[in-house]
Amino acid sequence: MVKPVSRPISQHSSNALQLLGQLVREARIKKSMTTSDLAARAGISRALLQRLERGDPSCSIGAVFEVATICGVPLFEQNARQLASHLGLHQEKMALLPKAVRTIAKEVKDDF
Amino acid sequence: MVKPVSRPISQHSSNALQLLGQLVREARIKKSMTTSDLAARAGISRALLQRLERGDPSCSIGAVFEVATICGVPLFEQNARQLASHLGLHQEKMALLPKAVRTIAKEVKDDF
DNA sequence: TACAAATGACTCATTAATGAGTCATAATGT
DNA sequence: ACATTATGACTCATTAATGAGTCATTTGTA
Repeated sequence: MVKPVSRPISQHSSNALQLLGQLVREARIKKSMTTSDLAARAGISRALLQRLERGDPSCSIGAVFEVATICGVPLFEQNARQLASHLGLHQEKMALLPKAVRTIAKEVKDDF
Repeated sequence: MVKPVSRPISQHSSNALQLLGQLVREARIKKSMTTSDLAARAGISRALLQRLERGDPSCSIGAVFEVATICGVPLFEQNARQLASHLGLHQEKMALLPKAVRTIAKEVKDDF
């Protein structure tokens, strides 16, 4: 019965996770929504919302982004139209990038 | 044998997810890293990285943020110090907010 | 102060995500 | 053009996340 080691995570990622969780919490409170309210609207359990607000790295990003969207925490762009536009432009940009990355086949000579 | 219905997600959330995935992909290519390279560095499987770059909502947010951090996609703030500072300030701000949200007990009179 | 409601923090069964592997195809550098 | 490597898209077993529920505690308001 070993307690599974959680996936290691950098301090920077952890901070970003916590900040996002707190932004959600702040937005929820400002809208006078209870945890149950928001969870229901997002289609998730209250337990998950709580982990989410705490910055739990194991939450699905879909749940986090959906909750953020519902309570108005901006994701890249403030509004949906801007974001959609940005996404479209970026997709065109992506088309110009190389499709595969070629690593130089290193000549390893360890037989000397 | 029913194919499980995936969790419904708003268009806005979906767009944000896709954009983040593409930003990761772009950054990875610019750094000349293969999917295997980046996955290994992030401690995840190549399969997960692929879903992640596609904007799959079911990926854990920890994995996504860690990958973003590794290949330099900014999360809120460009650098770690700024983010840590922002987090600290926000925590103080949170302390001033109400701890619980009170919903007005509506007098529902549906018996008329 | 007292009361009702919200929150936090657990457990556990169920469900879904993840890793490992494989294969076909596409892309790159020589 | 060719050889080589990267990528995309699957399957399936294993592992971890999620939902439901409970209980103690804290909080806001009458």
